[in-house]
Amino acid sequence: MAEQPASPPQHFIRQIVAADRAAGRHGGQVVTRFPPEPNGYLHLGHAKSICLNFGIAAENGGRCHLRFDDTNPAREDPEYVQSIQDDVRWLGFAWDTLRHASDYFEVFYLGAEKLIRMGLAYVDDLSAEQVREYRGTLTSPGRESPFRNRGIGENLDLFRRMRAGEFADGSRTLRAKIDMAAGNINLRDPAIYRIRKLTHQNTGDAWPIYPMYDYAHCVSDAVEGITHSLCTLEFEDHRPLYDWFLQQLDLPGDPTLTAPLRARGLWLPPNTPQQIEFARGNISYTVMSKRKLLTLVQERLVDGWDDPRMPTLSGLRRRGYTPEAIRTFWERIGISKQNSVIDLGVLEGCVREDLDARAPRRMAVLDPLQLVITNLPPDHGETPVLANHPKDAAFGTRQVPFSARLWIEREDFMERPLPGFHRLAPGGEVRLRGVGIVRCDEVLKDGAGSVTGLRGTLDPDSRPGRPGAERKVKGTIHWVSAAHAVAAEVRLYDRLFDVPDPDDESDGKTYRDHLNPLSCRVVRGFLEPMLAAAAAEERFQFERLGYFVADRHQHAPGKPVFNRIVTLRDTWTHRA
RNA sequence: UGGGGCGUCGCCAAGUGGUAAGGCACUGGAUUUUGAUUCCAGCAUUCGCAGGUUCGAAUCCUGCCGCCCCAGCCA
Repeated sequence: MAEQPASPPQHFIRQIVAADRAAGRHGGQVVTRFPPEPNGYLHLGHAKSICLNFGIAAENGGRCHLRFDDTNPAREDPEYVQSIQDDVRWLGFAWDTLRHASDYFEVFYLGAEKLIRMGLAYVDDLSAEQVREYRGTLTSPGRESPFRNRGIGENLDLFRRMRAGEFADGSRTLRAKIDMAAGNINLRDPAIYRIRKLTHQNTGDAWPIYPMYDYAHCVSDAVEGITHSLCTLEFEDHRPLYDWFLQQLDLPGDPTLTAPLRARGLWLPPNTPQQIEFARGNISYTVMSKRKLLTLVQERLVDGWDDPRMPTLSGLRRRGYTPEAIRTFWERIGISKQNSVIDLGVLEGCVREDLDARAPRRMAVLDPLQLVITNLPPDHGETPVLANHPKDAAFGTRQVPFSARLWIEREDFMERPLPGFHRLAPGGEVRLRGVGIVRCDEVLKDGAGSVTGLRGTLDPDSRPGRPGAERKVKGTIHWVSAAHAVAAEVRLYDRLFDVPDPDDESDGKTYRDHLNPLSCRVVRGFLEPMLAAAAAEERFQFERLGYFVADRHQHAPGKPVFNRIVTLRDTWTHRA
């Protein structure tokens, strides 16, 4: 049978790139970039862009650069540039070239002087408030600045003095001279440079002026030879500006502009890239804005950027998500220009799918109820052999100590079973995984009537190897031998917010009002002994409970700490 | 009263004039010593609405409606 090769869906960006290659545009090359500003940790939304940019490059035999967009030293921090590199690598991508926009400060400066000489940029003395007034509104045109028609010589002199640090912060800007009446507000003489006497993480105090995004970004793309500059929808309005700067500057045709890069060994063949916008991917029950994530961290609403409930990549990593699951997730979602909110369940489905195939099975009891098997001697001991994976023999087997006194999950017993309940009930039978069929004979209670333990008998004929082992019972439950159990801290994580759209403030409430109080429940559980030796970040399926990971930071052999990654799919509790 | 986008199943998303892909979710049923997994089947006479063009329209035209983004010396 001719299986269709699983070719990735042809979303519109892949189509554009394929068409460009077919037409020989950009010399048939594909060069992309992931350009984060180092002002926060990477999150799932960034992962979409990372997968897209690195993916498109890889699929087309091209390259993808990592570029830090560090043009605003007021907000940026080296802590973030380190974490971003760690996260991109962890996600599974390797950049071709690592750059900073600050590597191009000389180029930006030369380009700005060129615009001035072309009569396309001017130094404006208007204050920020005045600029705002002159800009007009969405529906009414702006007015030209009184400084708009200064001579080229005066502009050049003033700009050089800005660069020399002669003027106070905010006292002047360099602006592009485009059209104060443009319907697109980005074209109403946008700022190119502002004065900010701040120490920059890379360039120190060398520059008292810093370029604006619209100018720096397109030039950075051009000097790196980027062919397809992929960004999110809100930059659609900026594309005319992107194109305008590049057309005026003509970086491929003007070697003087990139001369500083030759001198520093950073030169690459310049190109005139094409900006293409796609929609961000929002996910239900979470927030993705850097501002809100920062607030959660700063106000200690979560336990740092890598809190396992955070949608940051470091948070997901600590939660136990695999890079593969995250990549599968975004591939499954696709790329379009439609604003959307993706069901959190899709993400969860991706980790389950990945972990089902790769996580060894173990047993752990998180809400213990004691079961004593009365037809076994109190000192009975044996070590049944259990498969580490039900479908993959390559995972091998392990020995799990078993005795007459067990912990089982409290939830696996119902004194008055609901119709359809398949587990243990007074007088009922259930299979103990790998051991045999046990019948509940007696329910022990305390003075208040709460169940404190169970007593039962194990059907000797149902033990492994006996003919009766094949006997069918409705349910199979997991267990841990009380005498051998290892106590552990287990964190049961759930969604951070209890409403699908925490960003929605139409009811007067904000995301802070919707924090889920049950997003992290810490319990003491009992593990089968092997688990005590787990390595940090090792993942397991605790049978019938879900997937768990040994905490990256706090787990230690002898002091096990596990995080619940995600529960198993459950078709029973929903209908019960 | 401006400019730029977007409206296809509960959630994503293909489709670009020839008679609605796929995934997730969901619902049946089979297998199962995880109520998991796996398997098999079902799941849009209809593409925001209304007209029009055409033998034929989700795709073209016209007009409405709805949602998102833009008035930082942020990115």
